[in-house]
Amino acid sequence: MSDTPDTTTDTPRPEPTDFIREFIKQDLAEGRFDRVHTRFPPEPNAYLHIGHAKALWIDYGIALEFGGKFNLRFDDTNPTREEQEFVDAIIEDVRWVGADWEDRLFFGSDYFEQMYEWAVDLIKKGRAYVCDLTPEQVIEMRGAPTSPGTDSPYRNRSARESLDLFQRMRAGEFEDGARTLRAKIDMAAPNLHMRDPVMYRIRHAHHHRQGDKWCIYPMYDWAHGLEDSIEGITHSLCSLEYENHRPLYDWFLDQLGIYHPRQIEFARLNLTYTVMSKRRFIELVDGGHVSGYDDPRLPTLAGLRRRGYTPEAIKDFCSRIGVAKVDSVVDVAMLQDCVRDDLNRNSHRVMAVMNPLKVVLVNYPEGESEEFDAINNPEDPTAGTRKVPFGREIYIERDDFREDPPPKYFRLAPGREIRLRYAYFIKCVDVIKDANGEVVELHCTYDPETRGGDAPDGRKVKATVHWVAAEQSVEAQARLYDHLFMKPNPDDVEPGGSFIDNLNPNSLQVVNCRIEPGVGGAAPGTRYQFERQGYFCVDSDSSADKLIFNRTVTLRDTWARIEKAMGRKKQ
RNA sequence: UCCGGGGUCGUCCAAUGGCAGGACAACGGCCUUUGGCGCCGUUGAUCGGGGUUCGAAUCCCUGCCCCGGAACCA
Repeated sequence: MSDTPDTTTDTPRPEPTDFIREFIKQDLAEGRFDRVHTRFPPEPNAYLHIGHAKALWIDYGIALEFGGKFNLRFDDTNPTREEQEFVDAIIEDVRWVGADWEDRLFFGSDYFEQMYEWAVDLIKKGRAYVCDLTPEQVIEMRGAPTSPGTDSPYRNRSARESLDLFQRMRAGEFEDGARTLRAKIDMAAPNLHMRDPVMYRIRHAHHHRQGDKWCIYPMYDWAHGLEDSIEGITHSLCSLEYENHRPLYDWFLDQLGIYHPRQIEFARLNLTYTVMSKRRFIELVDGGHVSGYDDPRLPTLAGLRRRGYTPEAIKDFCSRIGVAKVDSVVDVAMLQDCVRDDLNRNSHRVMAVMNPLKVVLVNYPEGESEEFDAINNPEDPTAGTRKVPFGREIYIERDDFREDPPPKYFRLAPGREIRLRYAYFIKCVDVIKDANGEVVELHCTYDPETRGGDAPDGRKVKATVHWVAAEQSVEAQARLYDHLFMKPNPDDVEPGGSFIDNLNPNSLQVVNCRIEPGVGGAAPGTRYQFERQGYFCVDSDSSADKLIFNRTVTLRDTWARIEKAMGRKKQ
């Protein structure tokens, strides 16, 4: 309809390319594969974090771009550490981010029978054997990076004997750890993973999905390639630490002579001012440093969701950071920029006062009130307007008044005139203090001629501040978050220290704010921009009689930067 | 020490033998009824040393540095 091009939704994004996509194009061109099929293979033993979102978005994004398929597969081969709770949480997170696995939700454990048959095949081929060594002996005989290992005395056991033993392992005849099935490769291989790796271990344990059906469980290296092969995955994308495992991935598939996907590794994501590992999350939660795995200060997807991050922002972030093989630490400012960018375009504005200072408009008629039209979203004309009530007594932000304003401070000060957004120009005529000399109230005059915010005589003010009516505003709790850690790298500690030492004591500040009445009853998850302050999201702890907001991210604050710079200059 | 990876602005990612570019950050300005958004600009990098080439971030040699690898974890 409009002849002005829409620049908000039509952001031209160059077709992403990276070494993985180049490999895939090459594979397609050379005929190694004639289609693309990826998978996201979390182990159901922890909550997903933004690093997983990166991997997920590489997997899913590539499938999408190449017109291929994408599977969600739980790599649940270790019964002693996996739980249904995590399966449910992960499914929720993956769906929230927006990856669509259609009808392809799989579990590695569903392939146990096929894996067993293939193991039997390998034994018969003389490429695997049952080993009676203890874990300690296995470690000792593996050798070291610089020295070869020594063959297990069971290495040349006959295929018939191994087969018999393996069947009895499955039947439950042996204790946990008594025997293993090992691949017969090369105990002198420079790659330690090739020194007769364990394929199966005995675990008399209940599996969250298989119950008590099995007492032998496959190891990752044995299982993963088989899972990929069974599902017809073309490109098995994983993180750098699996690079050393690739020869083994290939070896198993080659020995079996079955469909062979290609494994490609990329660097995992790190972010400044936070930590990104399950172990550390546990330490933070158990130590009471955060409220849980969905604490809005954590980079878990559950935490980010609760904080108010949008899936769009996370996806945008994932595409902005790209993919490579260098270990990288992305500035969390990049993530914040992504969410600001999304929320700026899509969230409704509202006025809320974090730290209220009462203002009495001494020339405003007592007992009167009126309403002003306020724009819901200047970035989106279709978002419309709303009414905001106004009266003789209002609150403004305490920080928007200075009795002794520093240079470049444009806001309210004695004798100075500013604009109340959408309302009137007001001028400060009196400052009321308590016995301690603290400012408790301001007396101002308003100019009725400036109704709506413009002066007929054309005079200008340098500042516009937000406000709420004293009577007709509602109270709410605001949880103001900052970086969880004080240092960009939380592991930057004194020798013997812990990342816990770098925790930011001010990462959460709880304040009672006053907010325009229209937001009363907003449902958890609802997002707003609190004008001049930041983006906020109704928390899940919120209820009808108690509104609670999480600050997703502050607005960019030029004044704060100026003030900080002046502070630096003084010192 | 052995094996496998990797070193480009402060950060992340491009440049695939042909003008080292973008984003974030920082800084300066314009605009503004959000000190927001937007717009304009500035600063700023090829790990070192040799070589090949008309021409090297890219190819070769060499040195240095960083990451990963010796669970019956994934």
